[in-house]
Amino acid sequence: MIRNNLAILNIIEQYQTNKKGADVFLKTLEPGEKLLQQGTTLHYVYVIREGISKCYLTENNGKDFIFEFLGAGEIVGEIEFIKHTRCLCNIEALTSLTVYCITYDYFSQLIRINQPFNTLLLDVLVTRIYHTSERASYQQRYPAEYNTLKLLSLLAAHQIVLSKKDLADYLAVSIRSFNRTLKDLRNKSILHPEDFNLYMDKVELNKLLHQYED
Amino acid sequence: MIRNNLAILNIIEQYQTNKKGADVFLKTLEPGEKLLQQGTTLHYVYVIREGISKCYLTENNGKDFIFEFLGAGEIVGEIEFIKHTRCLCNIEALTSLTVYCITYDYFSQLIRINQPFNTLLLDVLVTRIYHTSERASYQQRYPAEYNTLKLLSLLAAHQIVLSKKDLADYLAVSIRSFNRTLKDLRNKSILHPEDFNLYMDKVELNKLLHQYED
DNA sequence: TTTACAATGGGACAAATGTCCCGGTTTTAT
DNA sequence: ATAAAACCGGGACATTTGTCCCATTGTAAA
Repeated sequence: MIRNNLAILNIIEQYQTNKKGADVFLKTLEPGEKLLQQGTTLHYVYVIREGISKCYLTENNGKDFIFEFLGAGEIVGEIEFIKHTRCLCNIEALTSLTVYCITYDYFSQLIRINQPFNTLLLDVLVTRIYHTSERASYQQRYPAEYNTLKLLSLLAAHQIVLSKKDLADYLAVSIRSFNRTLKDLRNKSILHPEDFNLYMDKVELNKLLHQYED
Repeated sequence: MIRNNLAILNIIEQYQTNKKGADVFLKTLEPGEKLLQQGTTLHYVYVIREGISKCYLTENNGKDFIFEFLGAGEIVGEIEFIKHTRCLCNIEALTSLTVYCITYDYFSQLIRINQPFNTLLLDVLVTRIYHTSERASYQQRYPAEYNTLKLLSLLAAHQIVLSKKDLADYLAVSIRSFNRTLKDLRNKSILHPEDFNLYMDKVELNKLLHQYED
C-alpha cells in the first residue's frame, strides 16, 4: 500500500550526480506541504527520494479519496506531462519529503533516449493500472470490514502510523464508519483470518487491532 | 465510458497490410465469448478492430466489477505482457468482435523500435490510469443516484444498449439497487441536471430514464 | 499555565444498499 | 402448443454506512 521503486530512484540518482545541471535538482517539503495541487499547471516531473506522501483527490462534495501512499522512487507528475493536463490530484507530504525535480525537457529526453528508463516507465504505469483497478474492484465489492482488515494487514508490513482520517479516506468511508468497524472487529472474539484471505494468524490479527485501541 | 483509440488502430492496420506474416492476424468472437479469461496465461496482445467488449473482474464472492467497455483500437493484454503475469481480468465480447492478435515478439519489437507506437502506448496507459483513478474516486464518494445519472448520460452518447446487469456491475451495485435508483429518479418530478454536473437538460434526462421503463 | 483548536470515540437516528423472495413475463426445449 | 426454465421488477426486511452531535483527549500557540 506504500509504493516504492528503487530501480527508478537509481537511474535518477545516477543522472543527477553525472550532470549537475538545472535539469534535475532537489526540493524538500515539510509534512503537510503539497507537492502537487489538484487543478494547477505543472512544470516538472518529480521522483521521491525520501519520505512518504499521499496522493489523493478532493471531490466537489468535500470528500477525499486517497489513491496511494507514495514512497522512495515513485514518479509524480508523469500523467500530467504525458497528457498535457493540469494536476489530476494532490500530493501531500506526510513525513519530511525530499524529491528530485526533473524539467519537462529532460524527462522527455529520458523517455526517448534512455531505453531502460522507457521500459521502467512502462512498468510503473502498468503496475499502477494493475493496482488501481484491482483495488477499485475489491474495495467496492467487499464490505468495509473485509477492506479494513486487508488495510491493517498491509499497514503492518510498514512501520509508519497513519492518521485515521487518512486510513478512512483510503477506504473511502467516513471516519465514523471506520471507527465502528474497528470496534466491531475488536469485539469479535472468534475471528478467522482465513475467511478474509489474509496472510496472518489470529494472534497477529489481534495485535493489529489493538494497535488502534484506546 | 466506451473507450476507443483510432490512432492505435491505424498503426496496427498499416503493419498488418504491409507484412502478411504470422505476427499479426485476425480473430473473430461471438457475443458472450471470452477473449481473455482471468487467471490464464496469455500469448498475444490484442487490438480491437470492431465491436464492443467488456473488461471485468470476478471477485471470490461471485461479484463482478466492470472496469471499462472497450471499442475499436483498444489494446488488450499489454498489462500481462509487460508484467509477465497471468490475466488480471476477463474480456468478453458484447457484440460480434474482430480483433488483431499480435505475437509477444512482435509487440515487443513495436515498443522498442517504433517510436510513435511507443508514444501512443504511453498515452494509452496514462489515459487508463487517469480514468480508472477518477472513476474509483467519484464512484465511491458519491451516492448511487449521482453515479447512475452520470452513467446514463455517458451511455446516451453511444447507441448501444447494455444489459442492466452490466450497468449495475459497472456501478458496483446490486441489480436491485440499480432498479430502485432508476425508479426513484423517474418518480422525481423535479430533477435539476445541473445539480449533478451533467451536460444535458431536463428533457434529455427524462428521455434517458424512460428508455429503461417497462 | 491557560486557551484554542484539532483529533478522537461513540450514541442516536436517518439514509442507502443488500438479501431474500414471490409473482409475472419471456424464452427455450420438447 | 405446452411445460420448464430463465429473466425481471419490486416488496419486505436486515444490514451497512452516513450524518449530526457532544464529550474527551491531545497538542500547539499565547
